[in-house]
Amino acid sequence: MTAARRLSRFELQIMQALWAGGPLSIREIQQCFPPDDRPAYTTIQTMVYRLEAKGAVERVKKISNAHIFAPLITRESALRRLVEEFLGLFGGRAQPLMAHLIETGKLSLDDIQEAEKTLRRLSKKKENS
Amino acid sequence: MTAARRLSRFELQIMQALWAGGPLSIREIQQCFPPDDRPAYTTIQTMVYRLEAKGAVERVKKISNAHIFAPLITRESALRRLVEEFLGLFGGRAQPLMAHLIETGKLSLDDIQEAEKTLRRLSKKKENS
DNA sequence: GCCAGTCTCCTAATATTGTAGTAGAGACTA
DNA sequence: TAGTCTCTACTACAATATTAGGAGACTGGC
Repeated sequence: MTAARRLSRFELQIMQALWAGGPLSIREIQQCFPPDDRPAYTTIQTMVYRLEAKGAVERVKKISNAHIFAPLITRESALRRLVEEFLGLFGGRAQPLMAHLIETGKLSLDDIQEAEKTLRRLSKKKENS
Repeated sequence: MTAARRLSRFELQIMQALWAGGPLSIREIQQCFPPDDRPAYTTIQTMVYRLEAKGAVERVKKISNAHIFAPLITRESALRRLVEEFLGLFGGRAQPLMAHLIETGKLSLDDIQEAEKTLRRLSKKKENS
């Protein structure tokens, strides 16, 4: 079960850093935050420890006296969880979300076409099963 | 500025009721929750008051001795805010989100095709401007 | 071996969110 | 108009999230 518990916004930001940058030390995670709004070292630390308690990250090694943390849950599973929740707030329907993504230019035509292809493939597979 | 502050999950659920059902009283909002997990009247009340303090709802009239509340921010602007935040956590890219929606069957082929049409129309408009 | 710097571990204040009780005002009904 | 019911306004408290300080261990250079 990769599920893990619900992660807070801030916790997700830290996971984000780990997903993007591979195993990192506390200091390195801190450096992922913009200089003008960077939490204190110990703030990050507390979060990472909490993530560790939740089973979302683990210590993989020690460089000098610094622990190096790596994500234990995948970006995908976190995304799944989030989307679930997110859609729940909007009646479970994804369509308005899509519409919004398009209107704000977050989705390109290529993205959509790619999606369509995937979808066709999936539905065909279902037919055959 | 329709922006308003960030809304919590529960606050959004209340907004959801208001967006869906038009101006409502506290009691009516409460009734929007499933009977088997319905917060106390005063719990809803507190939330609505907080939403009022945040400028997300306002009192539009009084029926008998009950206040009627209406949303001050649109569903769209709240959605925009949420999506922004949401995507921020995933590097601002919408594609992985799409992929997920498809895999979990949240998006139908119709949805996609509709989206594609919209997108084509939009991009054409842009060309001409 | 000592010093400066960095890191860990523990602790804790503060803010935000979720939850709800109570007192009393106002409204409806017999 | 007395009784009952509903709603408001205020208050309280627990849980969670955010933020960070301080003491002391460890490391690397001199």
